[in-house]
Amino acid sequence: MAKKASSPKFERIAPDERRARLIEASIACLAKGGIQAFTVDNICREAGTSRGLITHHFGSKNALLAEIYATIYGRVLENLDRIDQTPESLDDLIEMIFGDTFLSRDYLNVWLALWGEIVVNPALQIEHRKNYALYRDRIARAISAYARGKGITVDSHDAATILISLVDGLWLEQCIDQSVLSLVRAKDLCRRTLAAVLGPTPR
Amino acid sequence: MAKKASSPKFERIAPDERRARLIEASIACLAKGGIQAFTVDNICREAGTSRGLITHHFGSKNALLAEIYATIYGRVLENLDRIDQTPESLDDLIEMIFGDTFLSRDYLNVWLALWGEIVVNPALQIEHRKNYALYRDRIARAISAYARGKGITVDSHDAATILISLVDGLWLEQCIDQSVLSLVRAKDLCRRTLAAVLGPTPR
DNA sequence: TGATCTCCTATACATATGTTCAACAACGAG
DNA sequence: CTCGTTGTTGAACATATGTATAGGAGATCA
Repeated sequence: MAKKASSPKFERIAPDERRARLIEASIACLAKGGIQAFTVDNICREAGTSRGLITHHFGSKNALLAEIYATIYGRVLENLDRIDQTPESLDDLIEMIFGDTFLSRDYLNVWLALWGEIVVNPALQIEHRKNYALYRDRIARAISAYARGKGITVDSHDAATILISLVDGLWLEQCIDQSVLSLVRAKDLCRRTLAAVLGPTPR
Repeated sequence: MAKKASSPKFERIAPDERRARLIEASIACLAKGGIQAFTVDNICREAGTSRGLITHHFGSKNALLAEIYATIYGRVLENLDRIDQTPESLDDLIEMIFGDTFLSRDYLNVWLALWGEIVVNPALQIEHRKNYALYRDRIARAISAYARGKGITVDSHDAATILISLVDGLWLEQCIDQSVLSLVRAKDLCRRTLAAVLGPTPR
């Protein structure tokens, strides 16, 4: 007797894997249409599941959002760790920040949505505080390493805060309207500003 | 015979005035809850009107959003014009930008919502391009005036782009989490960066 | 005073939304 | 093969949402 010929009606996978897929689908939705596109229908259609799964795996849509933030920032930090610890040039340093996957134009809406939620959602606020501190320390260490190599003395903590803010601002404006500020020019302005802040290389 | 004793059931005002009130109410809603709170119900409750008026006066909710952007940016430029044209110190220059009403923490959600819409909405894109150009020119002129007074030569166009981006980034991070970056420190970092970019005062 | 113009309200309507829940079915244990 | 666990579905539900529209009412002018 032949086995059942019909294919399974759905895929049954491990909870962690399903959660990961839903998070991925959510990020795709946020990227496409911001927080307005972050709806149960959209996410589940994108993930190829039925609508009940978000509640089942995350409890609520809001809980899912908190996990998304943790996932994205986690990935940003992970990317940073993969890169050479001591940048040889300012361009290396800038590329280290600008080069991140999540600083692509595609993710503008994701960041805007998440930033908006941090202020409102205490869980996200805590997550942000933790991750931002890690991120800044990471950048500060890179600046320190670069400066040490060049014989420059600098408050790497301050410099990191400046650099991160500058990158955020330049990135934002370049995303919003490329005709007003291109990515190439944004990086160039960033490099020149950073050079000025770090001061001249001695001798 | 006494005139009708009952108070009017509604206030009938000039269309322009009503439109202005609806725009004001919309900004309040956006400020409170971002684009998610930008709903017909919310706006009309805030404005104290019934729900039909948005369609009546603006045609659609999206058309209203475009007018909001024009209104806000118009007010930013207007504020800028009220200020002394030639800043005497870097602090003056920075206060000129940071001091704007709409760079208050209350408006974070408004800007995030609008930025997210610019990418999607062509009408907003055009509006943004026009207003950003005006804004940058205005800042560039202020930098020029300051530099001329100090005998510094600088590409005011580049400097303005840098300054605006830096302010945006610092403001954003200070809004999102004040415990990570206070407004006072943000201004200080901005001043020091700007000083470095403009270079030393000659003689 | 009364005619008229629109401004305004309130309801209706179709669709969208987040969550709940009962039933189904895939998969592993025995 | 049989059974139990539990991941999964799909429909139900109450509420929210944007827009259309019919009718009411304030203001203005004669």
